[in-house]
Amino acid sequence: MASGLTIGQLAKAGGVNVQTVRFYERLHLLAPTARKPSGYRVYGEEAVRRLSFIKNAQALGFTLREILELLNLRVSSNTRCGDVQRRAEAKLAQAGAKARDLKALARVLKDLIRACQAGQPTKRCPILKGLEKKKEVDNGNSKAKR
Amino acid sequence: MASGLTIGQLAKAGGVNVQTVRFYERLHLLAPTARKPSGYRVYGEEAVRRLSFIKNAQALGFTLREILELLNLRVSSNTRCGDVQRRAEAKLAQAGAKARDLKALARVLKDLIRACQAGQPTKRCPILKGLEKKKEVDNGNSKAKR
DNA sequence: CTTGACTCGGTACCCTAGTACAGGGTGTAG
DNA sequence: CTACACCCTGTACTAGGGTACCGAGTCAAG
Repeated sequence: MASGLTIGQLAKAGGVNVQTVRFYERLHLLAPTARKPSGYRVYGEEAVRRLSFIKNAQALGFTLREILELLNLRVSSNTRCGDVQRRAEAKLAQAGAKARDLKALARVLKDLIRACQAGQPTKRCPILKGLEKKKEVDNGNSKAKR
Repeated sequence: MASGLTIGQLAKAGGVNVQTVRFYERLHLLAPTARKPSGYRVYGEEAVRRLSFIKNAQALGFTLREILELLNLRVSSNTRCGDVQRRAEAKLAQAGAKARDLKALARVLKDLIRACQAGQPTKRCPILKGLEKKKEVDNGNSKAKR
């Protein structure tokens, strides 16, 4: 029996709060399947999955705008899975680049800690060494100029 | 001959715009080495590296506040070693946590991509399906509420 | 000297992802 | 009938990270 969740139940199920659900609705990420005569929103089980999708995709580094695109890809039957795959691969590449940079930073921090123990003063900020190469990552990071 | 860059030259070199440089100055991330009598800011080469560092660290997910902390890490006569060491270790832990998150993220993305045979209609795209799953990623994700 | 590009400081505004609050209506248990 | 939890819309606010615009001063080429 098609459950029919209230916004509060949906929010709880999704681990977000009520205003967030309404906020997502404004962004067209999530809509109620119906309204009660009172105006109360009514959600089906699918909404829970959708909300879950949003949270998961967000955790993977997608912005809400990108998530909307992903969700819409699903609906439009003429797009192929490859499209989604490409997006996922782009995120994967970004993640890889970040991981490499983090490693470099970690190395520098370790050096710094070692230098510290040896009591060697480092006059200039040594942290700069780790990450100062310009660009290179070409972080196609979704902020590409609006 | 200590170059001496104007704010505009620095901004261009760093790929940001002039207001951003001033904005960073307000946050104590970046200061001119001097001022001309006219009040014009003058920057040295180090500023370029610093700016570059900021951009890179930002791409790694550090906030400007955290970046300021990173930049202030240095061993000098008046900062006691233990202090620096503690902060460096904290940042190192932070970097490690980020790296772990990224790895988990990359794993999920890889799995999804592997499962995805491009060419399927998006209705059955395993990536999209995968994102619907409840939790599971359990991203202990470094956004833990500040 | 004039013109155009650049700079100054200050204030105001934008986007993202939410969160809070106000003033009201609804639903249900006692 | 009265509480009380829940829901409604709408607006305002937050934090983080910038951008934009303003009137006014500066600098270099022609």
